[in-house]
Amino acid sequence: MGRGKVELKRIENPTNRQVTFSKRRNGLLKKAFELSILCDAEVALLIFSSSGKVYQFASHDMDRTIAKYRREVGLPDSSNPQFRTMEFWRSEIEELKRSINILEARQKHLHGEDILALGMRELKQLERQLKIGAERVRSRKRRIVSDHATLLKRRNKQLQEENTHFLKRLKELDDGNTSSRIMGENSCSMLQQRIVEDDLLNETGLPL
Amino acid sequence: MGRGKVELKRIENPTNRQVTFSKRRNGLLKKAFELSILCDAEVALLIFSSSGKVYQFASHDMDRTIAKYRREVGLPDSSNPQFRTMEFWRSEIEELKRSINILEARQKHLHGEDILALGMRELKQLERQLKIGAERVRSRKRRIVSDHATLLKRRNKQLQEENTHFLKRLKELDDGNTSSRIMGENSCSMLQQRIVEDDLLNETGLPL
DNA sequence: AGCTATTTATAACG
DNA sequence: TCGTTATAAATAGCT
Repeated sequence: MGRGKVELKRIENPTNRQVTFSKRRNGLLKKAFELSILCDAEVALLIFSSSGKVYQFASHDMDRTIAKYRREVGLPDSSNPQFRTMEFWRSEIEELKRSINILEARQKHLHGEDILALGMRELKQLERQLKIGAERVRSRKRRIVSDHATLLKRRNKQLQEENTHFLKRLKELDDGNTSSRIMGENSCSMLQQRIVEDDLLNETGLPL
Repeated sequence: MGRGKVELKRIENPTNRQVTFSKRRNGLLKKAFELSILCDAEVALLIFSSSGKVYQFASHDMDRTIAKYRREVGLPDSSNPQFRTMEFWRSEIEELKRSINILEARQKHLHGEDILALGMRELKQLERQLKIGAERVRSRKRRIVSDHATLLKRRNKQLQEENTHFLKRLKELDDGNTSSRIMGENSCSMLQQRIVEDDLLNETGLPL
């Protein structure tokens, strides 16, 4: 219908295609509307332009009609993505729950709970595991204490050096009777360093 | 288009309505198809007759187009059941995964792994937990060994009694010179009992 | 279902 | 995008 007959193939001229799309889209929407009114039918129409813009008509309600469609033809089709996704998630959740059950059971065993059903071999294995864990934790604790002690020693040494330094300065001061410029650059940076190390000591944790 | 102009309202004559539905439905489907070809558009069309029969056209794939529609305009509608179910499952899976991560981390700690980031207080707590677990496992092992020993003792006693019994019998046999009916009902049931207890001992587990 | 008079949609153009 | 118009297509009423 129009000045010339058109071949049923994609219109190559983009402008032409856009115009035709606009006209025919409106025509289609109008006819869908008319059908729903004249024949008391439930019609849903979705149109996406090639540029992605969406146009729609729904005589009743889009979601309602789509749901109706799913009930009618979608449900028996187990290959439809919705259904597959549902199945996938269901199995995913089952698997995760199984993992959790296993982990929780193992956790209880490590706490020495629910072990009545375990055989002697499993109990021995469990005890070995617990000993290894405890030993590693003890080792880490020792390491922390040791590091802490090293730090304390280093600070002691530093303080001692500072003391010596200050004592020397005081002596010089006393000897030369100079009242200004008590501390030089050097002793200032030493104080700075001490504050940083105090913070580190607190970070390590007090309760030994 | 036709011999007369039609008013835009439901056709009351059922036969007429059915005929018009059939004609216009085909026209609509054809025009939807043509639009998709001519203008390179993605079109989905659902038509339900008033009697419930479904007719459809989808230029690409009905589910794909519906999914596209949902992404485009359906997402803000969080009231649709599909979306709510999806959201529910997504959060369910997230929560399960979080649980697993926590359990796995705790498991590693109990194995003495990945404990570098723990503070002294947590390490002490962990060690205490490991000691409790180990003590419970040891206790259970002791109990099994103890039960096993009790069983062994009981069987020893029983065997001893049997021995005494047999010895007595043999003595009687020797004294009376009777060659038939060596064993009575009583000693038979004793043998039966012994076999049952042997099975129990094997069940308890050998490796001590 | 087929026919056909008529209405409607729309291709081409301004 | 909009209006016009010649013409193709759709279809109402009928058989």
